[in-house]
Order: sequence, then structure tokens, then C-alpha cells
Amino acid sequence: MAQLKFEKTPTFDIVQILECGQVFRFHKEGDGYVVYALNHKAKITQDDSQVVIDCDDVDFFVDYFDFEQNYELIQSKCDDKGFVAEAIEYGKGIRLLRQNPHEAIFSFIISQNNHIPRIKGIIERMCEALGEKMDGYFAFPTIDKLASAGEEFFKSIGAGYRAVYLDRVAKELQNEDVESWRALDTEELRKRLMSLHGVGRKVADCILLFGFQRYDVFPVDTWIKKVFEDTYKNVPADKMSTLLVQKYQKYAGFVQQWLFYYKREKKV
DNA sequence: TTCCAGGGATATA
DNA sequence: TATATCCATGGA
Repeated sequence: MAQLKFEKTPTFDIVQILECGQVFRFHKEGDGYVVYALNHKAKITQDDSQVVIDCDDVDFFVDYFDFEQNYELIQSKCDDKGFVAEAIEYGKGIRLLRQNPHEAIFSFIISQNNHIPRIKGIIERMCEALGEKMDGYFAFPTIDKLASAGEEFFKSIGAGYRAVYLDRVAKELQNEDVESWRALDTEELRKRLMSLHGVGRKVADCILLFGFQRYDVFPVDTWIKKVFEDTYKNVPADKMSTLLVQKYQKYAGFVQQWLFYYKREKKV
């Protein structure tokens, strides 16, 4: 086990990072949180003065927690002196995790029309059944394991009608190098993702944001619809998303996450 | 009990 | 292109 220790800052709050809805494989443990990403594990504890990350691979988690990015700067650029500023103030400890594309694809297919606690359970059962056994946990399954599991397996873990999506997408991706998709621009990559069965505009945008680190996207789900129901009256979700990307441009993904978290937590 | 969730596919016009 | 309906599941 390796350790990463640094001074606590306002732009790193492990509770907000994990509970803001961008990731599903984590839980509270003792005085901190444990998060699993692909085939890695980290335990994070924090207090007012410092953050400690005990993990199996420091380099992996330095990348995962997006330490290269200057969140103070992004937050200052997005300060509109209005409701976005309120959301930033409320969720300023959020960082956008640099998740694996495969993990993002399957996680957000499961997420559609679903509650977060249920999403977490389905993914956990999927990893337990198909993932490689690691030291005290299960890795995210390989694409071959997912492709050979079968539709009935996905039903058995509670995926419901999404079982057929998961089964088909796993088989569709078996001979694809999704890392090479990073060469595509955002619009082309969105089209590629939406060609997968069960991936529409919203899920594609979540995969773009959380799995491919594209920030010129604005996933519009039921919570974001509530945020903008007066501003964009009777505007369809896809159109709303396009308008919001035009408005917030390269910061759209960040703004979306602050607003999502603020709306969902505070219900205002 | 009914409503709802980080929606998408399909049929229809 | 735009709208309506159906889809599984279980927490609240």
C-alpha cells in the first residue's frame, strides 16, 4: 500500500466528490470513504487540515482525482454572481473524476431511469459476479467477461429492461479499442457512443464527461430539467443540452455537475 | 400505495 | 421531425 498525503483545500472534498452522482463504486468505511476504480482501490480520509489517500497505485489516483486541473481557476471563470455561483459555493469541493471509458459506458447505461442507490447495487453485483477477485474487493469486469455473461445474468442482478442493452453493448465493444476513440472530436465521439444500443444523448454525454474527460457537454437529466424548467420552457432535453453547451462552452461539464449536485442535495 | 429515478427504443403521424 | 407509449425495479 502506498500513501498520498496533502493539505486540505476547499477544492477537494471527498464527500462531495463521491456523493455528487458522477461515480457509483464507493462506500463509507470507518472514518473515511473507499472508492474502487477499474482494478484499483483507495481509502480516503480527510479532516480540516489534511487529506490522506491510502491506495495501491499513487500515479493512478493522482490522475483519477484530476490533480492537474486548477479548480480555483475554473470556479472563478464560471462565477456569474448568480445561481451558478451559488451552486459552486455549495459544491466547491467537487472534482470531476477521470473514470475509465468502459466503466463509464456500463455504469451510465445502468443509470438510465434509475435511482442512484439501485445503480450502485446493480454495479456492485456485476463486479462481484464477473470481476477479477482482488485483495478484498472485485475489479470492474473485463469486456470479455461482460460479453459472455448473457442477458439473463444482467436481469438476475436487477438491471431490468436494461439487461438487453448491457448484453448487446458488451458484445458490440468486444473487438473495439475505445481508447482510440479519444482521437475523435466531441461530436463524432457522441455519435459513436449513441450508435450503441441503449445509449441516447444523455447517457452519451455522461460517458463523454466522466469517461472521456470532455467538458464541452451538458448532460440533461430529470434534475437538470428541474433547474431550467422556467428558463427553457417546453424545450426538449436534447435541445436544452445544446443551448447550455453554447452558453457555458468548455466549462459546461463542470457547471452541469455543480448544478446537478446543488439541485439534488438542497432541492431548491 | 403510488410516484419516481442521472432515459431510450419503438411505433406512429 | 415531433410526440406518445412502454419498459423493470425498488426506495421513498
